[in-house]
Amino acid sequence: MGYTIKQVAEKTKLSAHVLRYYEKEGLLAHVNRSQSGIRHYSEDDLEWLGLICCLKNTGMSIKQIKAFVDLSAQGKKTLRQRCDMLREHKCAVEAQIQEMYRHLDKVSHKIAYFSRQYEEYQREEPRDNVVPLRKPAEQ
Amino acid sequence: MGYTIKQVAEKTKLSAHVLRYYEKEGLLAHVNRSQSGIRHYSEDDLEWLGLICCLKNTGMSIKQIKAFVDLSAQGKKTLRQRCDMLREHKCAVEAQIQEMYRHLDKVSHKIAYFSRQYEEYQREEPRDNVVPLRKPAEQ
DNA sequence: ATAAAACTTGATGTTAACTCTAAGTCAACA
DNA sequence: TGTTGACTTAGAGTTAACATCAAGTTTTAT
Repeated sequence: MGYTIKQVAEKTKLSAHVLRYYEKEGLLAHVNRSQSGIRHYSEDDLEWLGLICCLKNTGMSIKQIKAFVDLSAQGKKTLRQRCDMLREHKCAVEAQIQEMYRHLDKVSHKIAYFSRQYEEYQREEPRDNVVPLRKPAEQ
Repeated sequence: MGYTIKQVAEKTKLSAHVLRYYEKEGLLAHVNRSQSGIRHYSEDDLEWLGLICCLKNTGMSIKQIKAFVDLSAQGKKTLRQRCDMLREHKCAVEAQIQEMYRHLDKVSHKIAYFSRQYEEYQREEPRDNVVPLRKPAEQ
């Protein structure tokens, strides 16, 4: 029973390479093997991968995820620590999103600026398109 | 006149290393030099660096920024293309933010789950904290 | 005038997170 | 039964974006 690495790759959108890599890095412990050494992932493994992807997708580094995994391996006594870790991570992600908005705002301003430039240019001389090379400072 | 690399580093929050690196990579052309070869950044250069930082901060790769810079060097005839590029980038960033929210949502669920686990654990046996090692699958 | 601080270059080193290769073993089907 | 395709490993290679180093030159301050 269980899923092959290929099936898990499809489900998780990770490549088989990456699945092995994560396992080697200790993000995923004790994946069952057939007597010939072939991996058979359990539902629990899939659940666990779900959490890993979740953390990875929000920008947590492999190293930090490893730290989280190591805490988990120590059992329930680290539940508090793990909660704290996740909450802290959530705050970081929220802050990141807020910063993204600020940067995005700047991009919007730049777009407006370039749009005005473009329209002006079009009104100017719709045919005479070739302009001598200049340093990129017409910002 | 103009700013030294150190002053620009302070203003832009980039290191002097990075400023040279960006110049070498072609993100910033024709920085003026003293007769002895020392860089003197102009206001235009600073403006231009502002745009570069803006793109970088929203996750555009150096390579893509380079493409943008190369277009700029070709003059006004590429204004349209540059506008399109920025708009496309803006969309990408917005999409990225939306995805972040979705992932964040998952993190929140995980936090709720772990919090419940933790409270249960606390009610259970507040003294008996040591639990045998288990595979990290109590998720 | 001289010592310290800042600048220069080219080249090599680092880190994260994969990604690929080689060389072999195993499983499924015609 | 053979051959194709999936799986295994260890280890090397890749990419982006810097960071560091060495060795020299220039500027600034005392």
